[in-house]
Amino acid sequence: MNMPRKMASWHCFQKSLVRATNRGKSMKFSQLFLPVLKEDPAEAQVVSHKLLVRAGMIRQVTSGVYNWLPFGLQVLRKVENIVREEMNRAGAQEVLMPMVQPAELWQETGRWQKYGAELLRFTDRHEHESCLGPTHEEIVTDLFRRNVYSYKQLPLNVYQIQTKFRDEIRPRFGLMRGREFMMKDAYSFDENKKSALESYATMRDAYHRIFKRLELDYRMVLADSGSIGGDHSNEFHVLAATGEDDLLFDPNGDYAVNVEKHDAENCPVAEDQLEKAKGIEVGHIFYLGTVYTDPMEVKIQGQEGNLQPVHMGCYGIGVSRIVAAAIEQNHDEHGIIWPMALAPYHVGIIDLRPDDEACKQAAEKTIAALSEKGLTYAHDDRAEKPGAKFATMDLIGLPWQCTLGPRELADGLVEWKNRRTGERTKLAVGELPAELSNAMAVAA
RNA sequence: CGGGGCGUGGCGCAGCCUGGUAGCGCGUCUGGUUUGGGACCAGAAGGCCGGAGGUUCGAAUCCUCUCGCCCCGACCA
Repeated sequence: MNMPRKMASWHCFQKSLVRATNRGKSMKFSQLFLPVLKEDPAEAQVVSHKLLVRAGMIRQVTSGVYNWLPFGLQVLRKVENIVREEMNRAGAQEVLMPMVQPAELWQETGRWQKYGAELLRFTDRHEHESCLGPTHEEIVTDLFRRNVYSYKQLPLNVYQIQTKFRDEIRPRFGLMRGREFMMKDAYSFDENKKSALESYATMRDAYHRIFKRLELDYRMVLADSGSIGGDHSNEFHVLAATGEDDLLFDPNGDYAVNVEKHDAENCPVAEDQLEKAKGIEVGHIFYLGTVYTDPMEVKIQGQEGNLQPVHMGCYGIGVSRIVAAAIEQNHDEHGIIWPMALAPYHVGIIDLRPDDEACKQAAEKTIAALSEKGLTYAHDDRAEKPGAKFATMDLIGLPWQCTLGPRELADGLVEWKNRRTGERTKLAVGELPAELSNAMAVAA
């Protein structure tokens, strides 16, 4: 190499920078911790649980508690990022609150008594009682009252994406009802009800954007407020046969309701016009009013210098549950079919003969073409039989597959397959299907 | 918590009724032959049968207790 020394090291630095940037975005199967299973795990009942385990995304540690493996974590992060972007766009600010919470705050609201056995309590070495956070109204309200004093600082909306723990009576269905799970929880603070309902509407709109971006078939329904309290709430459900909730909705209008909340007497739509569907609850938003701020004696100063109550709203999204719900809604007999927005990688490169020179070159060209478009890929470079590679790629559900093999490469062609439609096309090496080429532009 | 089921190499299972010292398929490792929809041959590794106690000459198998997991019900993102 006749490059000046400085140049050479700069060149190397750039290369390593690129490698570092791409780390986690693209991967070789031969190096990936992706333990796939041919058979369904005995303990799994629902399809999302079976496929999450078979596709090497999660492994159970104990009842309702899971390890996230690299492939699964990629998807979880995709969901998180979409949620995060839309929360930020809606003006909410990200914080991170603790999992361990002192009993005193829960005693202030009376929930230390009311919450029941689902609240996992424990005592530390100082005989001090604590719990693992199943939700954060107490913590966030305490944070607020210690730091916000004036109407001028409102409205305020903070959120976090964090691990929650609820000691469920019966965890089940894998990620659907775990004890430990990932949740996005947001909390809004306003100086009056009118403003609080505007904050509520802002969050509601953000939720619609989130579920659209996640490419999921969902419904927003009227809901019961449950134990959280408050008098106004909507749930967001992903439609799926395995859903635990029954929904009623007007296919020609906006009206939709959880049957728990349904009241035939006051329903604005004729009973026979309503359609039924099963839903998986993945989001729930509440107007809380002052149910937490009153007992915790939260007051702010208004324009006249008077002390006035604070109106809250809280807004949850079951981030890890969305991963399961997405699979319930997007799979076939061969495995998962990821929407582009959630796919751990956009393209799976099925390299039938990684030892073959033509395949090597084709893989390089394909990778270059994908990188140029900002698409990520997983490269199956294992020395497996073709059938095993096809089956694995179908199972893990990357939206596009590109098969490189000596047969087609003799004519300079590779085969592209759309995982969802099964449609196959033969294209020149390095050429991408138009649909895929456009995908990134559409997403952006 | 009430009702039901199940714990046997990494995964899926058989063996248990009728005690005699653990087997099958997949996966893994070595070598070779293969290579377009889960290959073949030849070798090999890997299990105190969830745990404790008991019965017995002898327990995966019978008895008691215990722990864990799954399913059905009341609760929830």
